[in-house]
Amino acid sequence: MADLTLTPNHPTSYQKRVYDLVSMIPKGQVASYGMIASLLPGVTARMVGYALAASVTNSDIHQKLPWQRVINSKGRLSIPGGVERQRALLMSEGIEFSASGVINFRQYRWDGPDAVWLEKNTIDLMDFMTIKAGWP
DNA sequence: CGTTTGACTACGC
DNA sequence: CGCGTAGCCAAAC
Repeated sequence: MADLTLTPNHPTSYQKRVYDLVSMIPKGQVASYGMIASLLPGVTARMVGYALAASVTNSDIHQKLPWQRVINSKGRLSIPGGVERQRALLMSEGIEFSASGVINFRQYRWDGPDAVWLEKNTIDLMDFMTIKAGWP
């Protein structure tokens, strides 16, 4: 099997893990960079942002990835130069912004991946609840 | 190689 | 609220 990590424009293994999880966020819901990272051992919030930024150069992935559903922990958008587009996409999914431009996590926050994903990624329910306790 | 740079975040003031 | 800082770590220099 070819090592895709050696070729630019192909996702490294940690990037694939990020894409896999982000692709599970349903329409009309959002997750923070930190939320995604908290479910992926060895992955930090910065790396989630880095992976999503890198996905832009791969049209195949970027096209089917709901990248717009990942926002920062304050409920704000943080894509340099891409906030307008992201905001439009999220609004078209029914997500509302406060007058100051904040998305209410209590209303739109993703509740996390399903049991199948948790099982496959060896995260038991107890750990999952502990992780979620730290979510915004 | 060492340094800097981020689609980050928690915490202190 | 804003602002600085420390921790984070893959990429890019």
